[in-house]
Formats: sequence, structure tokens, C-alpha cells
Amino acid sequence: MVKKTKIPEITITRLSNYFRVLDEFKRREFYNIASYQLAEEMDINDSQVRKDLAYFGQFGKPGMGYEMTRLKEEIQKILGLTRKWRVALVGVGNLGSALLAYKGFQGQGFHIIAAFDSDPKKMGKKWAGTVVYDITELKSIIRKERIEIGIITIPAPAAQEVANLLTKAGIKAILNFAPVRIAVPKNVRLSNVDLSLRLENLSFFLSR
Amino acid sequence: MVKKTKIPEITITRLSNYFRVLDEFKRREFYNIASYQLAEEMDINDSQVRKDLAYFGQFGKPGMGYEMTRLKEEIQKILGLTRKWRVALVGVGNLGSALLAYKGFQGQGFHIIAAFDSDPKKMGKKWAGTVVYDITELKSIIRKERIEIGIITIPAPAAQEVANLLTKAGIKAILNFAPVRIAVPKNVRLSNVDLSLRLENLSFFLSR
DNA sequence: AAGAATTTGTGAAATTTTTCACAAAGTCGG
DNA sequence: CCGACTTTGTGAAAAATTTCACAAATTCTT
Ligand SMILES: NC(=O)c1ccc[n+]([C@@H]2O[C@H](COP(=O)([O-])OP(=O)(O)OC[C@H]3O[C@@H](n4cnc5c(N)ncnc54)[C@H](O)[C@@H]3O)[C@@H](O)[C@H]2O)c1
Ligand SMILES: NC(=O)c1ccc[n+]([C@@H]2O[C@H](COP(=O)([O-])OP(=O)(O)OC[C@H]3O[C@@H](n4cnc5c(N)ncnc54)[C@H](O)[C@@H]3O)[C@@H](O)[C@H]2O)c1
Repeated sequence: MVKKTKIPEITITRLSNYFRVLDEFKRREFYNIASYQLAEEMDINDSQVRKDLAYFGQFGKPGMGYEMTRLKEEIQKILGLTRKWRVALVGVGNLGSALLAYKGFQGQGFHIIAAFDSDPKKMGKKWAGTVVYDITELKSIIRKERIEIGIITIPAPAAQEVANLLTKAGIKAILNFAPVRIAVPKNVRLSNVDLSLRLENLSFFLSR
Repeated sequence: MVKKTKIPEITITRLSNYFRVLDEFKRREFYNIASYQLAEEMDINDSQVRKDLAYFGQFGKPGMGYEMTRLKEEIQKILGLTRKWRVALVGVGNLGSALLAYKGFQGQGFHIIAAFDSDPKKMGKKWAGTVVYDITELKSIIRKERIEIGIITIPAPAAQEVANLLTKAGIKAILNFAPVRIAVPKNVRLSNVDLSLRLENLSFFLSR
């Protein structure tokens, strides 16, 4: 059934969350998990869980639920986490440095292979093991290193320009932290992490 | 019509985005903006824009669109951005330090009043102008300073514990950066910034 | 081996969200 | 002040997503 019906985007987010729940349950040494258990943990309906998984195959056993090891593997396959992803980060400032120092992504297969900055003071140095290159070298290094994902952590006014550089270099997905909406070609996947937006959301609910 | 019908949560996110677009257009010195312009900019349908705004009142003029200054003010009111929000941050590590150094939130009315950490080396010092307190002082300082929003930037295993401290101290909303699902009382608003989840999302779309 | 108990996978129903489409309200040029 | 335009606000229709509900599959108990 894979790729046949249109899969709601939110289903993908939930798959990631099922994965998290499975990790937590695994430590408690269960072998199987039922849809109602996953659902309870995530405050959703149990048939939602079954529908989400059924988009990709039949992983469960009636009467038994889902075998946890198997389900984790299946979700990993679905999300494309069985391979390594080569990532570049542009903008080694406050936020960029924090991301470079973070070891958590590595464990999930996301490897920051190269960093770029336009500040001569930062170029050539290493940050948490990653070399910081001159932004002018972006295209050649991204191609040479076969990097597919780009992270943008530069000030908003320069974000579009850098996004253009990234897409011209052949990057296929961008995670943008600059608080600005950037345009990318249709074949490039863009995901914005807009923290102000999140705070504004909290503000709205506190205000009512 | 305010608060009468149930407002979709995604409408709130779009309101924040309309606000961004208005900022961009403002620099170009227009007085009015039509729903179709906002919609075009955001790649959505123009009646979506009108529906979203109509939840909160009638801000537009037929034939003319929306007066930009007015609309910005209305959205600010709706999102609760006409007042200052007092924020506390827990965990002055890589990510926490970056957030403390960031001046962008200030401009939107979010002021990080106090920071907390459990590491004696960090306590008592200032980070980007914000005092770092001992985590044991959390409750008294949050109450004294009338802080309403908490940001969690500590390792995942300690996140639930700190969330408990925050809610017991009377905080009303939490922005959580730890990659773990935490439980909070129903009257506390929780928003998770899970960067791995975002990367996994990109990975899914790159894999298909 | 049969019967009770579970729980999946999935059509169908219900609900939510988006889009359509148009009357009503306003602008503008003459 | 009229007539041609433009664009809002909103019911109604369409589309998308979630929930219901149950036959079928599997296990468990005796
Ligand atoms: N720091 C935070 O906690 C935080 C929070 C929310 C959003 N953001 C956003 O993330 C982005 C980065 O924030 P920051 O605080 O790390 O900023 P920063 O000023 O500390 O770092 C920006 C870095 O980008 C580099 N840079 C600037 N223009 C460049 C270009 N054209 N090419 C390559 N490198 C370039 C600078 O040299 C600098 O090293 C900003 O858009 C900011 O709004 C940051
Ligand atoms: N650094 C990143 O870019 C990044 C990216 C994604 C997610 N995260 C998540 O954000 C969180 C923070 O990451 P980090 O890289 O800044 O970690 P870090 O280790 O650099 O900082 C954590 C800080 O929290 C403090 N701390 C630990 N336990 C505490 C407690 N019980 N009370 C008060 N303070 C406590 C530590 O002393 C330290 O200063 C983690 O959950 C991490 O998974 C970080």
C-alpha cells in the first residue's frame, strides 16, 4: 500500500512520536505493544495509530498488537533512518555553535559534515570537530561531500541568499532557523523552526 | 465573534505568519493589503485568510482589503503581543546559552527574566545580562518575579522533573527543547520544539 | 479442539478544515 | 451620483482527517 494513497503529513510527525514512545517502552522490557497503548501515551485515538501504520503495511497481529522491535525497524525504514544523512550547517554563531556541539543528531543518523560562515575569524577553525569553511566554498564542498541536507542559522536578512546558494549546490532539504519565510524550488523540501512563532502560540493561549 | 466558535489551532500559527508577511510588506510602503496578496505570499487560498481573520472580527473593507497598520495591531491583540511576557529559562548549556544571547525575542515582548542551572560553576554568574540562579531557588524566584512562561533546555532525563518544578511554581506555559514527551497539568500549555523530529520529517521526504 | 478474549485492519460515519462562490459593501473615474 | 470594479465576509460544498464499529485473525484457557 506504500506510496499509493496520499499520506497526511501529520501522519509522518506521529510516526516519529510512535518511535519515541517505543523507545521509552523498550526500556521497560515489553515485547509487544497494542495500538491502544501507543494511543494512550500520545493522547490520541487508537484507530488513528492503526490507520497511520496501515498506510505502510500490516505490521500487527490481531490479539497481540505490534512486536516492538519489528515496529521500530519498520518506522525507521519508513522515515528513512536506516541510512546516514550528510548535513551542512551555515552560520556558526550562537545557535549554530550549539547545534554543532549537539551529539544527539548523530545517533539518529544525521551527521554534520561541514559548517560555513562568512566571518574570517571563524573560517578554517574547527567547532566541535567540524571544520568551518568560507561560505564561498559552499558549492564545491557540498558537491564533493555529497551533502543533502542544509541547516540555516544565519541572520534573517541573509537567509534567502544562502538558501539560494544551497539549492544551487544541489541540496535537497533545508532546515531554516531564521525567522523569515524563504522561497525554495518545488523539489527542495523546506522546514522552518520558528521559535518566535512558538512563543506567540503560547502567548495566545495564555491571553484568552 | 471572538471566542464563540472553536478556532482551529493552525489558524493561530497562520496569524503569526500573516504578521510576518505584513512586516515584510510594510517596508515596501503599502497602506492596504488584500487577502489574495497575503494568501499568495503564504501559498494558501485567499478565503482561508479571510476565514482566519473573521474568527476575530471584521477588519477589512470590501474593495480595499485590510489596512496594514490596523491589521498588524489587531493580530498583535489577538496573539497577546501587546503586553510583556516574563520568561524563565532552565538549563544554561549549549542551547540555553544561545537562547539567552538571542535578542530577537525581546523585541516581541518575551523577556527572559531569570535563568536556572544545577551546575555550581554556572550559578551566580550572568549570561548575556541574565542572572543564572541555583535550580533550588526556582520556585521562590518565579513567584517573586511573576514569571509565566518557562523554557526547558536541559537533558531529556531531567526534563519531566524540571517541568514539575515549573508547574508547581505556578508557570502557565512551557516551551520544551528536550527530545522527550513530558506530561503537564491540563491548565498548563506545553509546546515542544523537537529538532530531531524535524530532521526525521525531511528524511522521510528525501527517501520517497 | 472448542470457546472466550484480544486486537488488528479497514470500510463507513462523523467531524474538522479548506475551498467555492456570491451578495453586499466599498472605491473610483468621470 | 452612476456604473464599472474590486474585495470582503460568510453560508454551502468539497476535501481531508479522525473516530466508530465490526469482521477476521490470532492467542489463551481449559
Ligand atoms: N540564538 C538563538 O537562540 C536563536 C533563537 C531563535 C532564532 N534564531 C535565529 O537563528 C539565526 C542565527 O542566530 P544566532 O543567534 O546564532 O546569530 P549569530 O549572529 O550569533 O550568528 C550568525 C552567524 O552567521 C554568520 N553569517 C552571517 N551572514 C552570513 C552569510 N551570508 N553566510 C555565512 N555566514 C553568515 C555570522 O558570521 C555568524 O557567525 C538568526 O536568524 C536568528 O534570528 C536564533
Ligand atoms: N544543543 C543543541 O543544539 C540541541 C539540539 C536539539 C535538542 N537539544 C536538547 O536541548 C537540551 C539541552 O541541550 P544542550 O546541548 O544545551 O545540553 P547541555 O548539556 O549543553 O546543557 C544542559 C544544561 O542543563 C543543566 N542541567 C542539567 N540538569 C539540570 C537540572 N536538573 N536542573 C537544572 N539544570 C540542569 C546542565 O548543568 C547544563 O548546563 C537537551 O535536552 C538536548 O537534547 C539541544
